[in-house]
Amino acid sequence: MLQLFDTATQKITPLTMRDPGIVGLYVCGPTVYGPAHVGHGRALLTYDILRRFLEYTGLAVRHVSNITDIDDKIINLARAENRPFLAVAQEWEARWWATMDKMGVLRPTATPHATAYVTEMIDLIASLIDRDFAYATDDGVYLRAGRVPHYGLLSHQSIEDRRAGARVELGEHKEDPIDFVLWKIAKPGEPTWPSPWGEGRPGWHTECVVMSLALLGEGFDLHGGGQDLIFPHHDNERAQATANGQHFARHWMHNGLVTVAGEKMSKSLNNFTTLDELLEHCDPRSYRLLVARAHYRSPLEVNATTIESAASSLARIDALVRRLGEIVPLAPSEEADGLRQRFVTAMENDLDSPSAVAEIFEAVRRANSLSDLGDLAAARALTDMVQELLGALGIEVHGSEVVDSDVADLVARRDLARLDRDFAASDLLRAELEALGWVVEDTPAGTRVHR
RNA sequence: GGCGGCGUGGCCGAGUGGCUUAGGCAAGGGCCUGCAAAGCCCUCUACCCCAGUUCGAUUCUGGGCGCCGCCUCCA
Repeated sequence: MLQLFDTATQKITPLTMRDPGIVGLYVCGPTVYGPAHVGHGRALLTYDILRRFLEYTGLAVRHVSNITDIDDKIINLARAENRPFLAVAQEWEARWWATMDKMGVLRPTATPHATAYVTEMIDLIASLIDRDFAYATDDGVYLRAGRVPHYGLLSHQSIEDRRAGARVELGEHKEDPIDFVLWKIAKPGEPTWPSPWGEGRPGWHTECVVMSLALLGEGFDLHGGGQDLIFPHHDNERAQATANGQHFARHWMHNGLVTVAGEKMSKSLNNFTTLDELLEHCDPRSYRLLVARAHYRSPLEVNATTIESAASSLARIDALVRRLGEIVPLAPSEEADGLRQRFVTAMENDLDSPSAVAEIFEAVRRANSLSDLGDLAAARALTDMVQELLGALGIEVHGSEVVDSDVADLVARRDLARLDRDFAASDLLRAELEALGWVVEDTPAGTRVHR
């Protein structure tokens, strides 16, 4: 059974399922007003790997991830571009999915939009007011955070400490600095929805409460996001559900952030690389491997060196499959079963993908070694398992590539030249192939080329 | 200041109270190859500092130094 570090208890505990065999997973999705960057990519890949692994072990995953399509940033951008906020949101959402497709990230099973749940959010806020956990002022509705049992459960910050550091924006009329906004009364020119407290729009945290409970139900299994969401976002989500007397997520996980030269990559620091930029010169599998090679809770250094390192190690796997992919597959071997067991054991230990990946590379070396010794059947069995396990991480291995007839012709001519031991001609043909961007490998089966 | 976390070899990055050569990348040597490529073998640079616990600590405890994240929008 999968054990995961729970942010609330700060302990590694079994991920128990409310409904046996089905994992209900809610991951906070993007506010759509700009390009997805490498930091988003890490989070998305982390949860994609989690989901694929759960499915690999035979579980069904209900994976809900929201799209925040109403927000100050979106409004500001829409104003700057002089178009409706929804046009901004829809454009960037489309780009978001296009990038995720390129990254090989599976679509969540549901992607609710905040604007589609405003009515439900108003109902929740009204209920919170009824329960005396929220109050309306002339600028909005606020949650009495100090009344919520265990407020700060996830950030492990006491209410007193939180109060000492809290800020109040100009124009906010709160009872207590730590209270947070549930409904914002609209300023002129802002998009609005009608509500009992005046025309306005929901605050940031409410949508995730409403949508996770609507789609996954009370006491759903797992709630995730980046570590930078622990406070205020997730503490404030939990506060609302708790104040409303509802069981919320039973387990919380948070992925570590991407760093650049040791500093957090973020929009506000403006040190980010977008995923689209990354993918211009990087195989999406390389970034996925880089992510999987680090533990999900650790910071991850992303730069040209670490990406190239991942790309090189990926090439090693592709080479193995080129070498053994054409041999007739055989029944699974004991050695391959052992590999799978070690892989699963590693992954079940708080998603220890670095150790799981290390097992895979150990098997790659072993398979090459077996192949060198001539035990092709054993090598092939291991190679098949390597491919299967990489598949569980979402990495598809590239074996032999299809070549066009011109290239095939050069390859055939080179084989003939080598058969005649005409090495001068053979080297010229290799140079021609290399000039076309192919890497040439001589094998017992003849010349083989790959990109 | 409060809270959370981290300091491992050239780089990335796991792990453990006493042989893990973790793994990957890079580097050097060898084998293989017509030459390459791929592969295999070998080598190298480690556990921030200081005390303590212990037969023994990189791993446990305490202190110090340094770093990162959150406390404000953020994956």
